[in-house]
Amino acid sequence: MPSYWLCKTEPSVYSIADLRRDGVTGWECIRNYQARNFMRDSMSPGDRVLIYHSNAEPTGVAGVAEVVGEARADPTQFDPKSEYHDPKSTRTAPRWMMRDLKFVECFTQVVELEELRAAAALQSMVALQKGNRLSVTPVTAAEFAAVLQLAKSSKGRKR
DNA sequence: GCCAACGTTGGC
DNA sequence: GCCAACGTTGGC
Repeated sequence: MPSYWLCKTEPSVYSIADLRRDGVTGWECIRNYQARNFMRDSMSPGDRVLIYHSNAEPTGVAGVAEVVGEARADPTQFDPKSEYHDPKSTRTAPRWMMRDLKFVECFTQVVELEELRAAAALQSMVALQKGNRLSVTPVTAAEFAAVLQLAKSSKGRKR
């Protein structure tokens, strides 16, 4: 049974279009222990991931990716020039782990935050809870299906 | 740019 | 272990 996730990204930094271009990318620069634990311990190859554009116009779910391979060390933690360099991390015991994500689908139109909040099926979705700032959150199978439905339905489109 | 709602750090 | 100060996230 695959699990489902939502990963946030700022599209001005890395968007669903960038993922489509790259095919597969290391989901780098996560520096929150809870998000790291989800990626390191709870994700499995084949899990589906909603790609969420934050700090964007529009903000919302822009497409779908898939987890490929096992967790591996985030290379940016070892790069002294990176703003994500972590001098306390070592290669033998890396602190920050990430997954590789593979492009699956780019929605024809972003399912906007307002639509997500209005959907009855998404009232309990972790990423939408008040005050939640985690960039990696679990999604139920039903919530995942509901977002895909919004992406495909006419209700999910403008005009 | 503002600011609410977090998470992290460090003194004690 | 407490908690004030500070930093970050992310919608608006």
